[in-house]
Amino acid sequence: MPKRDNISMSVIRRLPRYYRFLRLLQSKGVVRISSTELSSKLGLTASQIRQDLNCFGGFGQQGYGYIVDQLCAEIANILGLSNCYKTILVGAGNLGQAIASHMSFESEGFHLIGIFDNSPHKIGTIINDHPVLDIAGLDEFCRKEKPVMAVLCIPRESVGPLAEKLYTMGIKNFWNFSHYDLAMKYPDALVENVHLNDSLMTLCYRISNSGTQ
Amino acid sequence: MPKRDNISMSVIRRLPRYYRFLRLLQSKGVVRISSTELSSKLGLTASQIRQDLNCFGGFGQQGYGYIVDQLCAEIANILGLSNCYKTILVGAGNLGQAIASHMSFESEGFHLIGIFDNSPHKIGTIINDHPVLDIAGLDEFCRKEKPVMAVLCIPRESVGPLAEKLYTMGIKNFWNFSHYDLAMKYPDALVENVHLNDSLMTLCYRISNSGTQ
DNA sequence: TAGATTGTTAATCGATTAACAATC
DNA sequence: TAGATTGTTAATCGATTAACAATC
Repeated sequence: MPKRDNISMSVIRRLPRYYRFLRLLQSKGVVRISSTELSSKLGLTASQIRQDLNCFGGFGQQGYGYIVDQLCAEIANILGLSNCYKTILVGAGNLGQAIASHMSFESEGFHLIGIFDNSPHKIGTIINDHPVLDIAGLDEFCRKEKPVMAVLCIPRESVGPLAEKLYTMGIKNFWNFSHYDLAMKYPDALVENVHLNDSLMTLCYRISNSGTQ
Repeated sequence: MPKRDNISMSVIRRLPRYYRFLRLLQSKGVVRISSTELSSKLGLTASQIRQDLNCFGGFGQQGYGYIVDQLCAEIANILGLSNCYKTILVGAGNLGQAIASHMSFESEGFHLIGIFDNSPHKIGTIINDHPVLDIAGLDEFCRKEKPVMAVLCIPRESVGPLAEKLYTMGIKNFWNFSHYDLAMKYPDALVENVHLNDSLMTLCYRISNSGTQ
């Protein structure tokens, strides 16, 4: 892997979109594509796409463009999608179930190895072949299985002590659906937040301030 | 409402975070806060916070800071959280159920008035007091209720024709959980995407390129 | 070869940070 | 009044776009 020094988050966040679109082209049997075509389909500039890709290396051919299969593979590689990071999910509520199913199907980069909850109603139920385990057994499970990532689908109030436990068990990577501010608490942890409510509020702002009401 | 010309998305996306934190302070009975305190708690610069807030007006008092209650109310107002935009949700799968529950509880800015699905298994079931309705009755429902926003929790393949229908029924605002590119298809629509898979891939990249693991 | 399109450098634009005068 | 902190202007930094030489 070449270059890849300190790529900006702006670039990184565009990569999955490129990847998705290229997969779509692939499935349609498209063989090559130019940055100009890509840009018009994605609503970006050709310059930006070339700039982005060249953060990681020159994947195109001058005068020809990019080979879809190859570029797709390169981006998958850049994103690290062939990894199988051992992952646990905590919180088997509606959202947890949705995420667990999602990760069971499309396990690109991650492998879900355990789902935990503290509710007797949930423990023992099956979500996509995974039995929901008792959170009481978390320590032992972690010592044995050494997961590297945790998905947090529990309410804000419950995150504090749980995160502390996970962190001391060596889990430093989090996909966080709660509003608990993990990144501030653990500066060396890697936190990807999904704040659904923030997203909704942003939409609310935009609707409120758009001509159409 | 003052100024508010063309506020950048960077600013808008920080507002919900401010709002959340201020609500937290409020619940703790904190009366005033300075931009410096705020900035250290949120991991931003004081300058940025003042700059952001002053896009909408001067809410602080020189030499004193910001009154928590007041600033909170101002941001709620800016975000338009007192609205009750009539909203429908399509797709009562795991994710749809999670979102529906979420929107039923925290209905800031939106009011969920109908949940739709096409599966006989789902139709008639109850999600947080809302019966899941047959998608076949969507047209009539829309004519009668005039929803202004639609949450799309259906797979990519199903979005095309559905979005077309919603759009022609006058719905121009979408909270889109699918990978269908609505914004490109309907340039005048207001689309807020939540791409969970993109978020996960981004995390995968970051883990793969971090010192740990 | 001529045409097309990349990779890359330079120019522009926008967002963040710093500084400080205004003022509570 | 003196101290603190805002609102706002100016400086810096980073990201996007434009341009074009390299080259397939």
